[in-house]
This record gives sequence, C-alpha cells and structure tokens, in this order.
Amino acid sequence: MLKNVAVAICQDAPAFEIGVACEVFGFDRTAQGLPGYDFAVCACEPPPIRTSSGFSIDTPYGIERLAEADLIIIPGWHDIHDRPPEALLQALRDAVDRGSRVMSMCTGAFVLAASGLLDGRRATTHWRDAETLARHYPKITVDPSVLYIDDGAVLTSAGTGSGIDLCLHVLRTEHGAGVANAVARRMVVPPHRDGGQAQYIDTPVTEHSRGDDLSELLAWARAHLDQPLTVQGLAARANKSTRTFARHFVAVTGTTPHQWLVTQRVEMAQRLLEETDEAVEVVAQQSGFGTAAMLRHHFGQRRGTSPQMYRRTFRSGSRARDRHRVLKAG
DNA sequence: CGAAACATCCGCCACT
DNA sequence: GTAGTGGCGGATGTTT
Repeated sequence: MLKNVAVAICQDAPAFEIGVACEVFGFDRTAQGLPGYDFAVCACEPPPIRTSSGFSIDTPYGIERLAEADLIIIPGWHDIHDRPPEALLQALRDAVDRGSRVMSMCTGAFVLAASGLLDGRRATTHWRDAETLARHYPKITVDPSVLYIDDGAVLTSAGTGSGIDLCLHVLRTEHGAGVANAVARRMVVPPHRDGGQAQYIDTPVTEHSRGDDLSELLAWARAHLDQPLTVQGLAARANKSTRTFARHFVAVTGTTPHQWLVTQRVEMAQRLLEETDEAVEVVAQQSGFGTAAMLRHHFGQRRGTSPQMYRRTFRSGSRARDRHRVLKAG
C-alpha cells in the first residue's frame, strides 16, 4: 500500500517535474475522499537546491528521508554524463530491496540506470536521450517509443508531460481508475494515457478539441463499445478509406484505431469491475470483448492481472480506504 | 495450449 | 512542385 512518497532532488533540479510530483502526491485531497500521502521533497545535496529555472528550493528533508519512502521519484537529472551521488544510488537500491518502488521522469532514468536498478529491465526516457541511455547501459532494454514503462519495482517515463501520465498510472494501479480519474479531473488533465502510447504525436491536438469529425466519431465509438466495431466500419462512418482513416487516426491520437478500441474496452471493463458486481462474463459482454477469455487476454496484457484478481484487490483496497475515511471524518 | 482463419497496420507507390 | 488520398502486399497481431 502506497503511503509514503519522496522526491529526490539535487542541484539544477527540473522545476516542472518536481511540481508534477507535488501536485499528484503532495496535495492534500483527503477532504474529497481521495488518498493522502506522507510526502517530502528531499535534498540529496546541501540545501538550498537550485532549480534549472533559476529559483531555489529550501526543504527540511534530506537524503535520509528516502529510507521511509514507499515510492521514490527522480524528477530528472541535470547532466546525463554526470554520475549521481553514491549515497543517492544506494538509497534507491535499498528502497527496491525493501519492496518499495522507484520512478523517474525524463532524464531521471539516468540516475536509476547509474544505480544498476534498470539492468535487465525495460525502460524509457526522453526520446532525445534514449540512444545515449541505450549506449551507456547496454543491459537496459530502452524503448524510446512509449510514454512510460511500469516494470514493477522500477518505473520510467519519457518527456515532462508523460511524468503526469506515469504518476496517474501509479494512482490507477494503487487505488483504481476512479481515484486516478478524480485526481486527473482536479488537475484538469486528460484522465488516462496508456503507457504504450507514442511519444510523438504529429498533430498537437487532443481528442476532444475542435469539432473535427474524428472527435465526434471517437465519442460515438466509446458509446457503442459493447457492439462489434471494426476499423473498416469506423472508416466508413468517417467517409474515408481504411488507409486514410488509419493515417489520420494515428496522427491525431497517437495510436492505431484497433489499439485505441482495445484500450477503451479495457478501461470500460476496469470501471465495470470496480463499480459493479457483474460476472466477468457479463463485463466482457458489456465492454465489447464478447467472451471472458478475450477480456482476460487483453486485460492481462494491459493491466498485468486477471479481471477477477483486479476486482478482488481493488475492492479490498477501497474498503480499507473507506474505513480510513470514516475514521478521519469521525 | 497451439494452429488455422482472419483483421490490422504500414511502407511503397501511383494518382489526383 | 507539394499535399493529400487510397490500393496493394506482406509482416504482425487478433480471434476462433
């Protein structure tokens, strides 16, 4: 259970990435029934810590505070050729040894890499630095094409913005989509981008912006997920050939039509598992997978558990949270 | 589980 | 010449 979150910073720390961590984990939303964390920004060099934007951060927490954390966040690293302090690397290894998790945003992956924690794992970083990471650390399987990678104890994310996605992903795995979406709503960011989504989106336009025909089509498709939908059918609806439709689709959303559909269906199934007591078979029907076997396959692939197991752990987690809420209220 | 049938995706390229 | 379109074929992934 995630309770204690620490952000490890050194000189020339990136302001925005620190801000993302503060906003997601350091902002008290317990009044809204959302989980709260013991949160600290920890100076791993003598404070004040200068940010890359010129202002300084003074924090009462030092590197020793990392020993308490269930999750340590590395918000970036000022110079990818500069080796981080050994004490920080050791603190990260200790964290993973005691069953805690560590995550990086952007170039923070180089800190995790230097600690050896990424050896033999899959990882990502900003596309600009991916090649350098792969060259310096050949034991890491670097995937520069995704927003973030969850490798269990070690999580990495790409550029600045994907750090938000990874933080929300952590909330999602920890407390379910309901909590992650509620936090996303409060931050006014899109609810969820799947880790596998491309870093590069040619048209910097989100799904919901403008009244272009695609956003309308996506809304329609989302409303009809329980029915069998084909890429051809969607293309026909948009009055385009499959080829042109698919091309536009990728340019706007960053995913292919079919992948997008599966993502939507998994998210719908997840909601149904959280919010209803319908049998897995029924959930599969309603989310458009047709059969339970199909749902298990895609759910497992994208969430790393079975639907049944997900519901069980989510339920027990939210019951614990409800109890917590009652105690706080009383 | 694996094999066979089927759909999707993507580079290539001719065409408007 | 530039920009967008869409058919084709085979690699890849999905469904049965």
